[in-house]
Amino acid sequence: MTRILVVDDEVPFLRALGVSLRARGYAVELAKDGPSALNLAARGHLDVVVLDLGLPGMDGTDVLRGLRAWTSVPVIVLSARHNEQAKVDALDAGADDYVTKPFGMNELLARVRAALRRAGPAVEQPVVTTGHLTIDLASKRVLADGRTVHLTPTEWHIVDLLVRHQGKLVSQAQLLREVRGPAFERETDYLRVFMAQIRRKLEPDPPRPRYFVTEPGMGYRFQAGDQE
Amino acid sequence: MTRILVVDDEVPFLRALGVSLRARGYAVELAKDGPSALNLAARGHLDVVVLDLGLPGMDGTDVLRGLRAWTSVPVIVLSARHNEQAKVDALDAGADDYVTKPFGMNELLARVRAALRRAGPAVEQPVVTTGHLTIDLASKRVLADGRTVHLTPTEWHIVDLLVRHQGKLVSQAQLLREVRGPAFERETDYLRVFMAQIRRKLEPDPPRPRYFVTEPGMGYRFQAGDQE
DNA sequence: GCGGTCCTTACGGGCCCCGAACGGCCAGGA
DNA sequence: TCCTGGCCGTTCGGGGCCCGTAAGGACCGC
Repeated sequence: MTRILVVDDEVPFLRALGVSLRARGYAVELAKDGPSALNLAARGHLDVVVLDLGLPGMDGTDVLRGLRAWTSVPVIVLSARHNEQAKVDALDAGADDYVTKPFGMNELLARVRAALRRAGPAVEQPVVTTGHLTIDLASKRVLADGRTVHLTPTEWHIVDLLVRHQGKLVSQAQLLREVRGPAFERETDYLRVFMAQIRRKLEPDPPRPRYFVTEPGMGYRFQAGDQE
Repeated sequence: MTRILVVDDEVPFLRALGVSLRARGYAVELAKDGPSALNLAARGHLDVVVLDLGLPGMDGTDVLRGLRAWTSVPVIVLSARHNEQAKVDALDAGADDYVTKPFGMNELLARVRAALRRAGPAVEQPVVTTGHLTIDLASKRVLADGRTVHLTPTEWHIVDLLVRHQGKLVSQAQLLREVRGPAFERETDYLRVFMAQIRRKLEPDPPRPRYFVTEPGMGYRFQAGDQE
């Protein structure tokens, strides 16, 4: 499910956006100030953020910077200011798009679709197969020795990340950041439990992992090839 | 060099854009109709396309579709039409951004920067190969004589540093500072142990190092291939 | 209230870091 | 020639960190 975070201090407007987006089948989180927006973002994976710049208290650009410190999630900035310099500042601070109020709901939805489209097929490698495993990233299905295996959302999230970076080493910090949020980078206990669970489900010989290997002190790696 | 294609039928406007972009250090191609735009795009790699929708003859959205048939290069659409449906159509046809005329040059430049930033900074050469060694900095993986070699975090840290500065001398102080912290710059005993370990794992003839050479009293150096 | 999922905690074991000690090489001096 | 001191390479062992695993509690859906 595609998750979208909407940040705006005008509650009616916020609710209207939430309704429109949910009607399109997105999972929507709402926040009406900066700190709670960052909190929600830290809580788990997001696919798009829609961010109003005119927030009371914490400025919208500060929220943007707070996000950019650890994630590259697409951010669409909303603002009543038509001032060119404001646009330049927001875009250079890491915004992906800048829409001036008032705007049409259809335009915003189209820009959300554009942001999702860009992020999605960036790494287009829907199916990965090894001797024992078949992992279909698009349809979120995994076969081990021909039998379909059920993965919980968190397990899938980790597998997805590792498989997308196949061959490369992914640090525990990065995995934790993506799966649980930046506040949990150090909680490596958490990861070990899930890696064990994943291996129990997917590895032919869980105590001696062949595909989901760990590099002590550094991170984890998914290797598809059969090379030693 | 970053290459940008600008497509517009109003020649003065086209020239003005070209000048501004070139002044920023981009390599700019100009086209004033659809067919020549597609031709130029097919001719070689582009990093961004700036596309006016109001072209005579071939419509701008057709150019967009022509591009999207084979490339995912970022496209920023320009248009005099404020009509919302036009924006939605262009974005859904694959545009990455939609800017209505008139617009400020600085805004366009900021949107170009945003598009380039999204596409990802051109990843530099992360793989170094010599006669016996293959060192993949991105994957954190090392092959010696075709076999993958396991490096501990500290060993990898040192190898990474030396390979990134390949050919250049890296002082013991710098290595120690990076690996253990600034308080340990003098503890050269420490380094010798790790260099020995690294050579034992990676050098074809550890007592006579070929790649990880020491410069007595100064530091260490990684030299790829072509020794002597 | 029940199954599934998430998260925490505890424990045993293996490996990594790191200090220390020793030997080799070289240059300089008595 | 022998000694000495500086710098380097190598080996070894202990302490501590990191990892895998199991068990159980918390939370949320149906």
